[in-house]
Amino acid sequence: MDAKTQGRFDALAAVIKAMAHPTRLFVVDQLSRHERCVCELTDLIGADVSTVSKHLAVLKAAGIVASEKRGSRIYYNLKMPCVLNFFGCVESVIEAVARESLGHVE
Amino acid sequence: MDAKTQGRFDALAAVIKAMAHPTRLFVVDQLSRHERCVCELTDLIGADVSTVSKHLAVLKAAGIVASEKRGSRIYYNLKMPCVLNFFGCVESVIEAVARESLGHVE
DNA sequence: TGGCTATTTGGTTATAATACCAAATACCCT
DNA sequence: AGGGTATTTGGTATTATAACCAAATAGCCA
Repeated sequence: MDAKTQGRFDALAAVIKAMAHPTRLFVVDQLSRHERCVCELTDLIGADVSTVSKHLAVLKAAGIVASEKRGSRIYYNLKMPCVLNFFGCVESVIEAVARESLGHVE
Repeated sequence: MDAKTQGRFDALAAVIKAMAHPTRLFVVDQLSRHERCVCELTDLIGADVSTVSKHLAVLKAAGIVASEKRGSRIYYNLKMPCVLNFFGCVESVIEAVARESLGHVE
């Protein structure tokens, strides 16, 4: 694999890896509805605030979300709305796997 | 987060995590063109065969690819063609980040 | 059978990711 | 200023990933 190709897939993987965690996917899903501050997300997720903050930092570093400070709160919003289509794509795979493991009478 | 929601995002994350590696994304990209045997992929990637085999096992366990044995070779094919749309989505984010870090004159 | 080629599996080591707690920082309000 | 809330950062222990080599397994063919 040449260097250019390698670079392309490194960059792709970096973004996808940033999404590859249940909590971060939940955040993306929430933010697709409307922006949320850290405290709201923390309540919804039910983990330590510091944990949520670090997940948000990962998403932000990848360019998936952005943050805006208003008052004493920091609101996060989704910069990658196209990701939602992908959820359906992934869920179709999950369903296919589930079907396979059950009946499997192709 | 309730148990059902947690389960949904755990499943989503499992599939996405399986893709979150440059080599595995490269494999997905290759297989989107046509099936490939392990030896072909190994040549294209330029890593140890055992490394490639393990990456393929990860993709297969997630339901992203399937394999078929023909002769002494095992051919892998993509079970998730919809993933390709997602590459464009991710690349748009990468470009946006690149633009930000350069000019940034919004 | 014996020897190829193709692929997977086991073992090991190095690196990265994640969670929590504690502490630092920032901002608002009285 | 001082207290309270919101958020990030540092530290640490645990767990997960990933790469390579070596060895095991499977199938083909002469």
